[in-house]
Amino acid sequence: MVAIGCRGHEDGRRRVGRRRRSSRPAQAGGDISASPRPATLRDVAALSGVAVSTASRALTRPGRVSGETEARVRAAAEQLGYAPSGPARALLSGRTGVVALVVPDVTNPFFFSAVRGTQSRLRQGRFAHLLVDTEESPAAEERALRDLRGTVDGAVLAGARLDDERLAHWARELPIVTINRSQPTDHVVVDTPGGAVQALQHLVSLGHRRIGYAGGPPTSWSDGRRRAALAEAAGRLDVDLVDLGSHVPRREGGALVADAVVTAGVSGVVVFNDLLAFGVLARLAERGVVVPDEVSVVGCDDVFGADLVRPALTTVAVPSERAAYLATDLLLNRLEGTRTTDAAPPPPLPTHLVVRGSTAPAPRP
Amino acid sequence: MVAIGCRGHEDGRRRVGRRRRSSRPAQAGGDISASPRPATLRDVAALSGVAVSTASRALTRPGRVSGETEARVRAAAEQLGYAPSGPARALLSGRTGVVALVVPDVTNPFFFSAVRGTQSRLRQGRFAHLLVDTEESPAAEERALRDLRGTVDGAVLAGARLDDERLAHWARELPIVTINRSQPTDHVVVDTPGGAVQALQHLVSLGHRRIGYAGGPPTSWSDGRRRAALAEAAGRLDVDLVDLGSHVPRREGGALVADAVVTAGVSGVVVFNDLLAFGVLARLAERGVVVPDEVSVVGCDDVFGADLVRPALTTVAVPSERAAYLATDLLLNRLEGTRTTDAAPPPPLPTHLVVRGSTAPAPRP
DNA sequence: CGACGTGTGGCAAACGTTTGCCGCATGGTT
DNA sequence: AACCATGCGGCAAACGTTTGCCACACGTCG
Repeated sequence: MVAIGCRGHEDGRRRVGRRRRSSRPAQAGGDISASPRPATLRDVAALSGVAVSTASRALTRPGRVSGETEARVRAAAEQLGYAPSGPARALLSGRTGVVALVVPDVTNPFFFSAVRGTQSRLRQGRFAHLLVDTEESPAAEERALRDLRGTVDGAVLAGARLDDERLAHWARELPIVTINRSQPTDHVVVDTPGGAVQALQHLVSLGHRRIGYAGGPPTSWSDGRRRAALAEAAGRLDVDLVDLGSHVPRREGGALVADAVVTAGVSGVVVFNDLLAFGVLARLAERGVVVPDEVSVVGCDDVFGADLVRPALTTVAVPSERAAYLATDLLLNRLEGTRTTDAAPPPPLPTHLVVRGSTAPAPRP
Repeated sequence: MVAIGCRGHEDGRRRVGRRRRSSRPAQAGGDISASPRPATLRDVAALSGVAVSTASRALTRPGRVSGETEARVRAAAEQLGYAPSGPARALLSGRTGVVALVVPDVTNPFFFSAVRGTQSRLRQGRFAHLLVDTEESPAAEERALRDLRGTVDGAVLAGARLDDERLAHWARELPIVTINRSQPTDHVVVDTPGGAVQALQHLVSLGHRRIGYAGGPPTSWSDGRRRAALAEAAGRLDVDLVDLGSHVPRREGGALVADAVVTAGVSGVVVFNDLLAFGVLARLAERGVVVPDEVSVVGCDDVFGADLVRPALTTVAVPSERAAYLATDLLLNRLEGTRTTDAAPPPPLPTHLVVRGSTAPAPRP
């Protein structure tokens, strides 16, 4: 059979390429649930006896068509189970109604909060939520960003692992808001350095004079800032701050930290991450070191589980869900033109120390 | 100014509607990073001196064009930072390359595993991952499904809250795979009833004769199946099984359960959910009831934190990440035509009891 | 030397929606 | 009665890509 010259079912236009999946419009009455092909606006228009453009307006421009027509079109749409095609809309408008959340590791409970915060703001804005895990790899992050552009209206980057230059580049390609990363783009930062200093002060007030800091990945922007703030505070408070190295922020990494704690002979330790801190607690218990009697441990993030572990973890509570919410809010405002890029960045979100059972007065030497 | 009759910049086609965002193609040389408009295939074609169709083929049909042309087009694409438009592709092909994961509550750590499993399979298939939270509401679930159709190639439903009839309806509208729900569609089920029975046997072997079951939401399919399995096993093992009611599967719900445990005078309890079990543990401790000496508690799911809490929770380990992986695998195979809908369903995934510190021999009365 | 196959590139339709412009009809105003 | 404003609906282009068909230019074989 030849495609050329064969007539369409109603408009007589020639069709090339893949044949229509079905040349009949979705059946008008009866069981619509078995319709193999989703109804299009054309079907709706045909059923209600108006032009496609009118059908479109009836559904999206309240008041633009007469009440009677609108009712007829709506009824037809309802009957056919019509839902507009996202891609078609996106193609024309350039907006997909989708926002991506890019995280380095979906496994980390910290990023669960990011998921929640983003999700809750996106729901309000009727946006859909694309989730991308870059597995801590800057290359994967960049690939994701490339593919995302055009598929997505904007992206929230939590814990971006890209270097500044590449990040700036992509921020020019699509709307980006970062969390915990100050950049030539919009961002929300959480004052974890302030929290770390609070943790240090807490330990000092308990009589600790020799305190360790167990850091996270070198690519983490927050880690660098915390190190600096801690060093400054340690100088001011006149205590010894011992660098316990960089660690993979997972429970497995904690064993190494625990051993370093013992070796370095510190009586208290501030740990990059609750996850890491859980590992520290487990390993110290294994080695027979009693927390908090012999060593005090402070975590960071106050993730799910911090109050479950025994002793319950003293930790810097980070409003991460709120941060993600705000970041998404910023992004959406920018997408809707409510906010311009050069508006003042929001102030850092405050953190606070939650004192639980893993810290206590320093042991008498 | 009039649009009609005004000539386009190169093809002489009339243009109506929104003016082109910029009539020049993205600049050929120099700083491409500042390009305000993403490069299209037309730009690539123009730069390499071929037709759009040829450019398309050069990039997607290896061997269809001469090697020399392909190289030229690839170079141009590279130079312009070209990335194909997802929506445009989707519109024509009917495939978006996106799969949705629909969960009732992103807050629940159990669903985090679903996120991970889905994510890891989707990555292999080069699919993107849309995350939808229905907040335990069947209505929201249905709305999501409606909007999803056309925007998404298929959906994985973990813990669907829709009734059978509606679910069957939507399964006809778009490819759906469910987790823990046997349906006239593809599905992966986890043998939690078997696990619950294991838990019961464990308690019985420890000497417990009066055992409670604290259930989850009535809309949960798994909950119903577990109840049945437990009732049967209790009869067979000749022990008293006490129904402790239906509960919201969160920590907050645990207080109620704990009180019911005390009131009902059971010495052991099987709880719908680890989350709920955490709440039970906390409340029992608050009331001065010692676990496991006075009451034994078994959870379900083995979520993050089950080994952190004290006493560590004895629980039914559920391979939820694997279940999500398999469900996604089923879906992708179906999308790629590797699998037909009427193929045999995979067998239930086995569960096993992880015995930790929250269970012990029944107290002597 | 002509017929034919093969390799390569172009034309233009099609996917489903939105929207600028135009035309028609109706009702109100001078 | 002629004119104008307004309301409503239709036409058709446009978004960016893919792809069936065709056209052209070779080279080879009879």
